[in-house]
Amino acid sequence: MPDRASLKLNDQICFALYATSHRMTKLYRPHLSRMGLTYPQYLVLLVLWEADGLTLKEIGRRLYLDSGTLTPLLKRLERNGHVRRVRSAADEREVHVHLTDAGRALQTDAGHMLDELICDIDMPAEDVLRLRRDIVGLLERLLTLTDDGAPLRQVV
Amino acid sequence: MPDRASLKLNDQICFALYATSHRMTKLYRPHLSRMGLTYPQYLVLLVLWEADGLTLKEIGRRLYLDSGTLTPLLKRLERNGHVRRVRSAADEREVHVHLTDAGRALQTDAGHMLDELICDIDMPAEDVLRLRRDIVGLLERLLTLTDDGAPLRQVV
DNA sequence: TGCTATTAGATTGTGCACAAGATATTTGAT
DNA sequence: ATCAAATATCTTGTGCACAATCTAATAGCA
Repeated sequence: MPDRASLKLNDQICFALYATSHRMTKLYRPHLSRMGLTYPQYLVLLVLWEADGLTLKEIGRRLYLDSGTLTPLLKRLERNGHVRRVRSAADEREVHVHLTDAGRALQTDAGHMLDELICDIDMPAEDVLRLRRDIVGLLERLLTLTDDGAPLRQVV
Repeated sequence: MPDRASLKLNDQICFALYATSHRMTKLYRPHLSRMGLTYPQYLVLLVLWEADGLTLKEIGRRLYLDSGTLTPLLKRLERNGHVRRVRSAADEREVHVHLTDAGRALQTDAGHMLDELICDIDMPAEDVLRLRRDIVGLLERLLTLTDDGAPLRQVV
């Protein structure tokens, strides 16, 4: 017979994730703000820096975001000159997202930002790596529960 | 000379936190929805189940949320009959938030929900506890960086 | 060739987050 | 007692998240 689940706020791993995630983006915010980006916009650029020209669908698959979030976000990124949205000629349902020169140029600034943040956080690299690996382990477990039976994919 | 920070999406602990936190609330959502709650509303109730009658300010301190988030959220909780908002007689700037009978009654359902979720996630309890502890360690580090020099408090 | 199901995106509506600024109340120093 | 600073909350505006619904385009098949 397992113990009864605790209903104390501070026992909830879910709240720890929630609070830590928000605090982390708060740490990024002033840096990103100087680059004219929000945190989710920065995530999209991270994806495109690795593979330019992906469709909205594929960006969403990698970030776990749907079109209701991405459509307006990408329009803002386009309005701010970071990307171009291009309807596919082959399949007009698809929108491919391409970096502009300005969007590509931000990669360097982002590298400097990360160097600074890592310095600020000042935790041993191996601790951070282990923590990330453990969090991803939980994420993969969650994906098998919530992902509508989608096949397990290589993730994060 | 430390290594250069990686700009790959999947190396970012921040994204791991972000994605895992959202997936976790997605797991809660159908359960909470049956109780007529959202996840942040559930967090407020967790706080009040531990200490009824707190001020908006104190709830915000515990959840790391400001009045811009909590004021409308508490109004929705009140509209749905889960809490009452009462201006303090002693200090009319303060709003104390009290559970209604309905709000208190949800504690039992929440307990059952957690039992189910723990069962679904199906990870060894000690692994979950260790992970939570490590995440909180990072959170505490972040709080010293972003909390406007506020004194270190007992947290999560 | 038509018809149906599927797919990609866009739209709408609700509810967070949070910065910035406004308002009202209280405290504290004169 | 008076007024300036501090405090608690509210308001406004922007930008996510995400469910639900809609539209248009494609693919598959009878």
